[in-house]
Amino acid sequence: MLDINLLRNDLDGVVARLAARGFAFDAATFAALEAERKTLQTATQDLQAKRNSVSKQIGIAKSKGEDVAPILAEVENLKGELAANESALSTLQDKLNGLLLTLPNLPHESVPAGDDESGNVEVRRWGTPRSFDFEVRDHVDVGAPHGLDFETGARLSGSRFTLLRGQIARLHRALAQFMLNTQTEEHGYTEAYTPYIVNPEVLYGTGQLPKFADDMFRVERGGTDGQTQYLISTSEISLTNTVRDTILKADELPVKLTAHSPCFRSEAGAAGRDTRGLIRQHQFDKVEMVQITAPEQSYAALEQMVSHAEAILQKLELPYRVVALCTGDMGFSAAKTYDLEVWLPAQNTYREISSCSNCESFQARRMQARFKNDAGKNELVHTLNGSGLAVGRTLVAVLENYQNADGTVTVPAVLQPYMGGLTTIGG
RNA sequence: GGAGAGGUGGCAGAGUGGUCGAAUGUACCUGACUCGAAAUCAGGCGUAGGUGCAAGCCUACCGUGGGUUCGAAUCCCACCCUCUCCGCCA
Repeated sequence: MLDINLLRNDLDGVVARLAARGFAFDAATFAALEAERKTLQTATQDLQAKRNSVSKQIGIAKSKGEDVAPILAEVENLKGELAANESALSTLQDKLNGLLLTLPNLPHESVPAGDDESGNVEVRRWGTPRSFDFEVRDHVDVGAPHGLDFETGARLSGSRFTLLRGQIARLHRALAQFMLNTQTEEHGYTEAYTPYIVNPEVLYGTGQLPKFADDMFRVERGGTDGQTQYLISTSEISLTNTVRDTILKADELPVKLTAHSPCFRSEAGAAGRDTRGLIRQHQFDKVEMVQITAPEQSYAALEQMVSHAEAILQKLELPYRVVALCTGDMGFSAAKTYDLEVWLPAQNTYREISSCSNCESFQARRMQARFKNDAGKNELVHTLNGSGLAVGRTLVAVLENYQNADGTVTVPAVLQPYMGGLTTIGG
């Protein structure tokens, strides 16, 4: 959520920066609502002040044993007017707040301008794509003989659900364990295990709600008619919200958390895209990194976090490139985002495998996550999140990049200890 | 699931429906005393919002949401959470 004071003081500037990311903000409507709010709030508070002082007089008069009937008659008139004002104000503030909740974050000044992914800027490349002396198969064909089973997944749960068994299932588990160990042991993240089902307000905190309800899976508890809850679409949600409604001490920052979790996405708007294979699933695993930092530290932390994600690909010896997303291609909550794209030989291209974002105070304001700064003031923290990495897509990259002519798959050296020493799948 | 207890400021802990945003203690900050510290004394010390150039003034907040009332931390209803015991379970 944007700082409403920024909207009040520099509405044109906000409109321009939102336009840079392709968001058309109806500034006139906002300005009108805000003007209305101002007069209504002032009037309401005046009435409240009047009621409070009269009520106080009643108390004093009663304690002196005086007749309070005349004062009661006076306050009686206030009652209806005040109630009408209060409810109108509350409606208006809900409206204003609802509007504010739909505004995306402002892009950082260092973000390249652009309308869509064609405006993204490659920052660096690592590794050289392997040259194959046989016809490259995609991960679906490579994985099928070893336990990558799309038919059974679909039979149980529909399309975009997959069953893994045997050595593929183990490789999948090995990848997650390897990533989690690297992030905790080498990069200083604290391991976390989080709820996968969360309350709606948590999703408001990180920005999935109210705008992206269609991307989520909703769940209802059997035997109750309680509130709807949601399956997390990333553990960024549960990890970042660990600091909601809290005031951290300055020396507690940065908070660095990581978790391995499943991610559930309805992929409502993705009909027909990436239908083959593991690339786009309703359920996939991810090792997520989250940092909660002081504002001055967040951009340095973003660079570090990208390097933490890169370390996984480097250890796996998978070629990749780092891309700075342009203003038009960034997610709702992000002020700046780097994507990591891994080389997929069957597609002959780089595909997204990690996304690292600095959300600045955007999520913190929604969550009311603050810290006591050096001046002793409560200040909003900055929040960052990044994949380190998406496990399913990493599995795709390993299967494709490490495939052999005879249909076997070489196990990357760093994963062999996690595979009981196995060096070749299907060997 | 059953029975009971409870949720008030950083923490502890008061609070007959009426100058209660909230006693008191403790922690913390500032000053005095001291060579310095401790102890002691004095003062300060919540969050959010509105308004104003500012000093300030005003509003809201005692788990959450409703309700009663001129007035609610206090009364009523619903919900959430915590603790104890029992049951059931992984």
